[in-house]
Amino acid sequence: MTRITQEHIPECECHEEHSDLIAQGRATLPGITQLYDLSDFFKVLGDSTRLGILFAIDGAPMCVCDIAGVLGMTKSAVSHQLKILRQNRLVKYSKVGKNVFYELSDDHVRDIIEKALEHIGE
Amino acid sequence: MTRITQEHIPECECHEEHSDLIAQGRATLPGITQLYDLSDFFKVLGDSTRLGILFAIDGAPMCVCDIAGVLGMTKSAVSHQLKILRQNRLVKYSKVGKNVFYELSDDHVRDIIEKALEHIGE
DNA sequence: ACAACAGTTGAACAACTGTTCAACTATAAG
DNA sequence: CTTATAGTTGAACAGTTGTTCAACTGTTGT
Repeated sequence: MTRITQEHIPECECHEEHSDLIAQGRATLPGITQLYDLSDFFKVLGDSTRLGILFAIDGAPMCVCDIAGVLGMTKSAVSHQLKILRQNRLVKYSKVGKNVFYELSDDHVRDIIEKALEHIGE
Repeated sequence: MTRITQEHIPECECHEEHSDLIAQGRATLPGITQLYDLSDFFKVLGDSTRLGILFAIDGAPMCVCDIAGVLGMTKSAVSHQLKILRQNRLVKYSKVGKNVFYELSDDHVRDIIEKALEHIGE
C-alpha cells in the first residue's frame, strides 16, 4: 500500500531551482483521501473477472449461477467478486426465490469503461 | 425496464434452462484479450502513487526528482512507477541535460479520471 | 580525470489479492 | 421432515505488487 506523506522530502538539488514547479504540482494534487478513493475505484475495475461480470450483466440482470456459467468459474469465486462490486456500489441485486439477480447500478461505470476501451483501442 | 418475477424466471437448474441468458451474456462479453487489456489499463490507474504522478505532471512537465518531491517519495520508487506508466503509454518523456521531464501523453486519460472523480463524488 | 547529481534497474521482502475448498444459510419441493 | 439447489462466507494458499536498498549509467561542472 502506497503512502503519501508530504512532510518528508528527499534531498535533491533541483528542488531549489524548481520550487515553483513543485508548488504548482502540489496545487493540482487532489487531497490524499480523494486520491485513495480514486485509486480504490480503479482497483475494483482492474480485475478481468470483475470486468467480465460487469459485461455479463450489462443489458440483462443475471443470477450468480448464470454469471458463473458465462465466465466459466465457480459460484464461490463469482460471489466473492460480486461482494467487492456490491461494496463499491457498482452492482445492485434483488432476490427472487432461491436466486439473486445482479445488475449494473450505474450508467457512469458504463461510460468510464467505454472511454477506456476507446483509449486502449489505439 | 424488465421486471423480475418468479413466473418469468425458471428455477436455476441454472445452466439447463438459462442457456439462452448465458448465450446472450457470452455475446456481450468482449474477447478475452480485450478483457485483459482493459483490466490491465485499470490496474495501472489503481494505485495512488501512479495517480499522484499523473496529477502532479498534469499541466506542466516535471522531472523525476521534483515528482518525488511533490509526492514525498524516493526517486527510486517514483522511477519504478514511471516505468509502468511509460510501458502503458500514459506518460511520455524528454531528456534535458541530467533531467528527464515527464508529461501526460494523452487527453483520454484526463477524461477517464475526471469521469471517475464524478462517480465517486456521489 | 574526477566528483556530484539525476535517473534507472534488479533483487529482496512484506503486504495484498484472487481462487479454491469446505462449511454454512436459506428457499423450494417431495 | 428431508433433500436438493442457490448463494454466501472464512480460512488457506499461491501468485502478484509496491517499496526499499544498493549498484549502476550517463551527464555536468571543476
